Amino acid sequence: MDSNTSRAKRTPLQPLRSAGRQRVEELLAAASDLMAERGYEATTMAEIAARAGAKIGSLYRFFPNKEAVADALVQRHIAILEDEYAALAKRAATLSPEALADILIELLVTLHPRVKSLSALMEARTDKMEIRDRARGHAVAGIAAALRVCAPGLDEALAKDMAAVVLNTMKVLRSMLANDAPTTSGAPDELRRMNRLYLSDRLAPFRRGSDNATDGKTR
Amino acid sequence: MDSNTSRAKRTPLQPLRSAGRQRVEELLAAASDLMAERGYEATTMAEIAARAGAKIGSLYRFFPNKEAVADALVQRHIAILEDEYAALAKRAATLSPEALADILIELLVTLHPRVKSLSALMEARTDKMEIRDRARGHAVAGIAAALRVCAPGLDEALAKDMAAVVLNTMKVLRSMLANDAPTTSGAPDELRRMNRLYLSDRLAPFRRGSDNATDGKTR
DNA sequence: GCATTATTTGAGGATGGACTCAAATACGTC
DNA sequence: GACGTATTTGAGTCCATCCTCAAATAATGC
Repeated sequence: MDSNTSRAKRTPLQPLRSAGRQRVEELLAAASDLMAERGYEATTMAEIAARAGAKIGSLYRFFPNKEAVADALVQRHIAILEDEYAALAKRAATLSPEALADILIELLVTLHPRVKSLSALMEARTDKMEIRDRARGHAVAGIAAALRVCAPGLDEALAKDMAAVVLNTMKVLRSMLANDAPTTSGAPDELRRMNRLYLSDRLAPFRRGSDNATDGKTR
Repeated sequence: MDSNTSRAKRTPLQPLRSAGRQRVEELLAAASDLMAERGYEATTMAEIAARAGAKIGSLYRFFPNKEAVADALVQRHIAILEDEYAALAKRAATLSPEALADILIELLVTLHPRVKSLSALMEARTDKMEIRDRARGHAVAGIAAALRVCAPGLDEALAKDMAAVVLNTMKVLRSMLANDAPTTSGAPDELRRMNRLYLSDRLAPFRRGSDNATDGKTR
């Protein structure tokens, strides 16, 4: 009966049939949407179940408590983000700084919903922050690696600092595209411009054949 | 007895003596701190009273409900932010783009706690978003005005787009300085550098005496 | 000092939301 | 079709938190 670890609150109870696995997917999707919309605290377990088309009992079959739902979401989002950033460096080899800047921007735009949900989850507990920091470290490392592939000879510490800057620039674009701000419709393009300008200026000294560093039109 | 407006939930009951006014200050300060730390939902009315050195009854004497506390805080923060941005344009007349960039950055760093508290409050209700948007509009308008003072002839729409970019850049620095990220200690400086680079590049064509646009050391 | 009014207090009422569990139902396998 | 197990259900418990209110206390004006 108590063959499970006695340290867990209860049995985690993972799904064993396809119906259960699908239910878990629906529940997590509903929880992700709701928590991204309203935040962790404001989202109720009953709401999560309702949006997933289930009853609250089903929710508690697969997740011992509300925190476990948040944990599952965090883990899931982190894993996907790590994959994306790990894949980034491989694409960076043949790119100009300007093209790399644009690709980085595009990447975070597509990752937007997931990151937003993640930051909403962080509201919940401080002890999850270290997980977020770990993910951030992966992102920074991935971007820094891409920068150094693009510009060999770039100092590693500087690459990380620059990666942190670019990462946050991407976050900004994300929030610009999220809020519909009618007064600043040209702002996203300005941001891209700033990003290109910055990477172009900082990577120019380290590029191969740096005779024409000011012109970035490689294709 | 019901001489007050019949549309309000109850009588707002503003303080009439100095003791009451001070209590309101203490209560709002406590609420601001707690909600910035833990978020709106996670902050309880009892906690607010306790941190202010009061009992829950006193809190409810001056605020009919929790939402009213949030409203008061939002209003207060917005007013101060509007003042700061309105004062900005007056300082911008004699500055170089690079110096303006640095001053803008410094400004948002000092405004950090207030903005953080504000965004925590926004978690509460969607209908407060329009207030936030209004504040954002003031900020963008203030920065855009400063840019045009610094660079006459700059198109107004472009100035607003650039202002939005700079505003968000300031937000980024804010979050960089908040989280202690040991791996990227040089990132804030890199961000300042990007900001200077961007403003310098974009404002150069519009500056008076634009013969030495690349050098920004005005003093 | 006395009357009046503002402020404080804290025990409860009401509500909502996290979580339980025993019984019913659907599914998979033989 | 029968059996065992996974899944579903939803009424019910518990408790934290929002909020009330009548009585106590402190401040102010005369």
